[in-house]
Amino acid sequence: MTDKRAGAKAHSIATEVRRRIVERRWRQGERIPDEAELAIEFDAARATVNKALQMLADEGLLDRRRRAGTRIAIDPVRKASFSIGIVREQVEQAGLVYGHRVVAHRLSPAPAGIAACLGLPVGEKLVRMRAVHYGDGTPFQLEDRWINLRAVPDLDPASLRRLNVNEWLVRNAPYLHAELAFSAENANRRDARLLQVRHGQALLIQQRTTWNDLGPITTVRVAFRPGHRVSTDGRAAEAD
Amino acid sequence: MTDKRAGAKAHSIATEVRRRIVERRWRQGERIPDEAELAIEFDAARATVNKALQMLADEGLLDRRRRAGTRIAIDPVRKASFSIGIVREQVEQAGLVYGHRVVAHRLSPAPAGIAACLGLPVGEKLVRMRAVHYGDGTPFQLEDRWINLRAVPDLDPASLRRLNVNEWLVRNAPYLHAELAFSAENANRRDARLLQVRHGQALLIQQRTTWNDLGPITTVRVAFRPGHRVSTDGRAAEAD
DNA sequence: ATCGTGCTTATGTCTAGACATATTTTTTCT
DNA sequence: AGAAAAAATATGTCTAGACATAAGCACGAT
Repeated sequence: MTDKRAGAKAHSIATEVRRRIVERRWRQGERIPDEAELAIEFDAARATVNKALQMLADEGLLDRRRRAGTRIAIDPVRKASFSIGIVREQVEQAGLVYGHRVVAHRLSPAPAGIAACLGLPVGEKLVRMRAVHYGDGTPFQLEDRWINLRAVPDLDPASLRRLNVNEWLVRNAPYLHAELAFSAENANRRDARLLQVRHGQALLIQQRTTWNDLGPITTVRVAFRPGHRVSTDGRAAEAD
Repeated sequence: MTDKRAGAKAHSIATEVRRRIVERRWRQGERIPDEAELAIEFDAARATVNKALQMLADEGLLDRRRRAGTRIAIDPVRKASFSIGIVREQVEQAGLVYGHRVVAHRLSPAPAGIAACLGLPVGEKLVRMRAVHYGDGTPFQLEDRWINLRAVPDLDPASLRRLNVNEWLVRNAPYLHAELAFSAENANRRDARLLQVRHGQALLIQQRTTWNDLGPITTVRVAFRPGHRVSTDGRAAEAD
C-alpha cells in the first residue's frame, strides 16, 4: 500500500481499492474481499474500511448489499457535482467586475408552467422578477425568477428594486431541497435584447427550484451568455 | 427531536440541524454548539454527531474548521449532482426502444482542441468515432468521441464498427478522474442532419473527458436532442 | 421438487475512548 | 509593545467492540 503521508487512512484505502478496480485486478461484477479481510490486509479497523468502501459506493464504483457482500458495479453510474452559489462570486472569480440590474419586478399570478414547477395552484400571486448580471459591463447571465412570498416572509417586496435577490435568497432563505436542470434554448427576442446577442443564438439554460419547510421558495430560469460552460467542481471525490 | 423510526441516528441529527438552520433558529455566520455538546443534547456519541455535521458540511451548509468550531455558511454553496451512466439505460428508462448507429470511425491525428482537452501532443493518433443513439427510432443524442488507445489497450479497433463504445468503455474502462461541462451550441450542418433537426437549433452539449492511471481515456462531445433536460438525481442528500 | 424455518454472514450503524492537528488564546520573554 | 513560546480547545480521524438487519443458505417437512 502506497501509504502517502498526506491522506487519511480511509482515503488511502479508497485510493488503493479504486486503483485495483481501474487496473482491472478486480473486475466488474466480481465480489471483493469483505470488510473484515480488508481490515486485516490494510491493518485498519473495520469502521475505517467501511468508510472507504462507502465513499466508493457513493461514487458509484461499488455495489454493496448486506450479507451479499461488496461487488464492483457492472455499469458504474458515476456522479458529477456542480456548485450553485452566488452569481457575483462566479463573475468575480472569472476576474470580471460585477454589475447587476433589475429589469422588472411585480406581483403577478402564476401561469401554468410556473405553478407546476412550484406545485402551487395556477393564479397564485407570486413575485416575478427579471435581472441581468454583468461581468465587466457585458451581460453575463439573465435570471427570470418567481418567488413565493409565503416561504420567505422576511423578504420585503418594496426593497426588491434595489436588492440582489439571488444573493439575498442564498443568504437569508436556505433551502431544504433543490431541483436543477440544464437545457438549451434559442434566444427569444427578449433574451437577445437583454443578453445583447442575436436572436436565435443557442443559450444554456439552467432551471432551478428550491423548497424549504414552508413550501416552494423560488424557481428561476437562468440563461447564460453564449459560450459559457458550466463545469464540475474539479474538487476531490477522486483523488491523487 | 422528532426521532423518526426510519432514519439512522446520524441522519436524523443532520435533519434536525438542517431544520434549525432553515428555520433560522441558527443564523448564517453563527457558531453552533460543538460536537461534544450536541452529542449530549442528542444523546449520541461524538462520532455520530461528527458524521452528521460532515454530511451538512459536504452539502455546503456548514463551515467547519479545527479549533475554530462549526458555523453556518455565510453564503452556502450548495452542490447538485448528476449521474453519468450508459445511454441505453437512459433511453430505456424514458420508456423508449433503444437504437444505436455508428456513423464514422477512423484513426486520425488529434487536432489542437482535442489534444488540449486530453493533454496529449497535437497530431497524436487517436480513434475518432461518431455515433447516434436513438429512442423509438428518433435521434436521442449524438456523440463525437476521441479515444486514446494507449489508455485502453483492451479495446480492439477492429470491433469498433459493431461495438457500442459508450457501453464498452463504461464497463471495461473505469476511470479515476472525470471532467464534465455543459454548454449550448447552435446545431451545425452535420449535427442538424444526424439529429434530424433544423440548422441553428439550440443544442445542449455535454463535453466529458476521463482519465485512468495510463493517461487520458476519451473525450466526448454529446449533443442532446432539442428539448432534452439533464436534471439532478432527485436522490437523497437532502431528506424529508 | 417446493415451500418455509431458522441459522449464518456481510454490511449498517453506533459507542466510548484515544490520539493527531490546526488554530486561537494566553503567557512569557525580550 | 511586540514577538515568541506554551497552553487550550474543537474538529479530524482511528480503533475495538457491540448490536441491528437484510439476505443468502441449508435443512427439513410436506
